[in-house]
Amino acid sequence: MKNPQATIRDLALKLNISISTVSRALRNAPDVNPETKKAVLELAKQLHYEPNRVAQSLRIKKTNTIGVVVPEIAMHFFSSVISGIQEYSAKHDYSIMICQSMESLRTEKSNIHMLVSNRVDGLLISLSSQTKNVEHLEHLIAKQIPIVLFDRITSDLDVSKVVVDDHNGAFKGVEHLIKTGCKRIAFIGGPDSLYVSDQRLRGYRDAIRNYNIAFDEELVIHCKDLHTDPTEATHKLLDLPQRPDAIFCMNDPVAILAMQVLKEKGIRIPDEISLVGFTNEPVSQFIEPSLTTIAQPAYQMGQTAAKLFIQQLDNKQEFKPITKVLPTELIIRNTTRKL
Amino acid sequence: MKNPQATIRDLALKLNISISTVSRALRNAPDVNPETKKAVLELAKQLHYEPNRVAQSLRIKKTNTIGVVVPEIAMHFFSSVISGIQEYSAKHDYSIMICQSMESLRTEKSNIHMLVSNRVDGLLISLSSQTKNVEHLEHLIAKQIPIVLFDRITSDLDVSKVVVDDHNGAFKGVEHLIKTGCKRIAFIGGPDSLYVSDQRLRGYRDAIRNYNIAFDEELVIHCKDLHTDPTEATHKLLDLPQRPDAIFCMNDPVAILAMQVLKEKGIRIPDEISLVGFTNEPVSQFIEPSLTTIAQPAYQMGQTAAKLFIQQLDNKQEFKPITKVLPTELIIRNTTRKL
DNA sequence: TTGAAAGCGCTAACAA
DNA sequence: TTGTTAGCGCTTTCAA
Repeated sequence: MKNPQATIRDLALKLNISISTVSRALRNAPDVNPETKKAVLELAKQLHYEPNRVAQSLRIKKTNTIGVVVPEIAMHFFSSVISGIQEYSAKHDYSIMICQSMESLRTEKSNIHMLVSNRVDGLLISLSSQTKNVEHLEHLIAKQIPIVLFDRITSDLDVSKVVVDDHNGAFKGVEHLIKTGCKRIAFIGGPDSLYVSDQRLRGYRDAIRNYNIAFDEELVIHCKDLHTDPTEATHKLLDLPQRPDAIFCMNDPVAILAMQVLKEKGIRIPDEISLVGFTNEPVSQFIEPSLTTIAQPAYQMGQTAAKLFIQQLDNKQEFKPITKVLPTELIIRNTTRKL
Repeated sequence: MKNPQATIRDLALKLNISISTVSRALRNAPDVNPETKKAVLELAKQLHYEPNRVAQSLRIKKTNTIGVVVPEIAMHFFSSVISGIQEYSAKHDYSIMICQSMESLRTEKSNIHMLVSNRVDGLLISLSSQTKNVEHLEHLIAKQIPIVLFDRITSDLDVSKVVVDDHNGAFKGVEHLIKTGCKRIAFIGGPDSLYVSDQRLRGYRDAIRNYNIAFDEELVIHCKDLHTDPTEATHKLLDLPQRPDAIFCMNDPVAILAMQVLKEKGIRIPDEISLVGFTNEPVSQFIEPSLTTIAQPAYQMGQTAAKLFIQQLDNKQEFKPITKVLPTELIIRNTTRKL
């Protein structure tokens, strides 16, 4: 019965040479006899030798593994980001370890512990909506563990970040509502602490101010739980003495919940109330009426985050955190009126 | 300047005890003085000690990491499966490393190499549509590396598997078409080698045979590329001298492509042609008309695969491969006629 | 209850 | 060009 996994020692023994020579041959070192190298590589192939990265990692103190933490893997936006991270990383010989915080700070912390214990070379994180305080990340930075934040970022940390232009995206969305004749535009978002929600709200405010529409506190609703609360939020808006004639939603799932309420109530979209979402999830082009929304380049965000991260590793000395802002795009569909 | 990461040696030095005692204390071994243990745990916390799993793994020859290979992370079905795997694994102290084959055998192989080099404790795999030959997996089995296949499985490997009841799901879908009055039902699927496509085709055939409808070769189309080919396939079906009055599609994305063609041609759904999909992706409930489809418990499939895998690791000796078949559910919506 | 020591598989000085 | 050796951080046997 043969060994489950051959080691360089097995190769060395069979070839009657030293393990360091085998090591050199495998790593394509310059100072090794071509014939020796050939023999080693041949035997390695024959025995289905696979280098033990665990041992390598321990020795060179680098795992070539990136830890990734997202709120929810199954959200289309995040799975697209992950896809981008994975593809870029694989190309550069990095593996990725993935965790989901499920929007819980507690789980986020335990994810990070697990990843640090696994000695990932650093972390790519999109914060949970519960995360207001980032002490747990400051510890990492003190330990010199590289971090890149994406999408759900915080200004409290001096690290590289990748975001889309949330402010401008929201601005464009609200501007489109105004240009198509809406005058009383509501906003449904998440908690203040959620970076993307806050930025989009700012974009909303700046857009209405820019077009001389008074800001009305009543028209802005923050949801704690974005999976459920927007339904109630929509009802609340409809019960207002002065109904809004448009709702700008912080993302597509929120917009879809709002749309369901409007449909139930028999309110015509976009004539009575217009609707704009954010993200451009696949659903939004197929729903009836199809959703006007702001597209975010999710896949590209993943690629960019991985790229920034690997660059940081390659330039440990002269590294300066940078923030990449990716462009958004207004996708006009049928939940907004024609110009 | 302090060490980026404390080791048990650091703890031992500071406490003036041996590293083996520290190790024991940290692992909650029975034979260690409670006071010593307390001191160790306190100092560990104070120094933000994180055990080095790389070193542990090398020593105990177990990484507590599961390798996962899926065709495409960003497909909703797979990201849901991954979510299930991740959650179950994390609960049992396993990390997961994720790769995507992008439906390429070559990439699938290189993914597997990477994961094996990282000495994952085993693999959870959903095969690429290109994978007809599974030699690369037989090598792993020879090396005693545990494998669990899910969804895209093969009968050529004697390992544990998790699938949904594709045959029965397809049967139910086609049966529903027949019961709602369809008589000439087409099938659009993937390559024969793709397990799920093949099973669903069998379900289709058995259903029409069961209801005494003759099988017509013309009505069955296999697509190489499921992202693009179904459009052409639909056109082909429409150009048939005798048009079908229903199309059973091997999954929802295919059904959506078919629907687009039907809409362009102004064909009424479901009156002229009915449509049934498979998977129940989120899109299918929102598209107009909403898609009748077969729901697959993706998240549960992930949980089950992870569970089977961990059970296998825990029972190495007396392990026997088993296949779990999860139930499907017919979701009746508006692309099929009323009963 | 504790410590000394070997060794997991690999890399990288250093020596030959 | 090759070999010897130490050691990455940990677990575990054996002895004290």
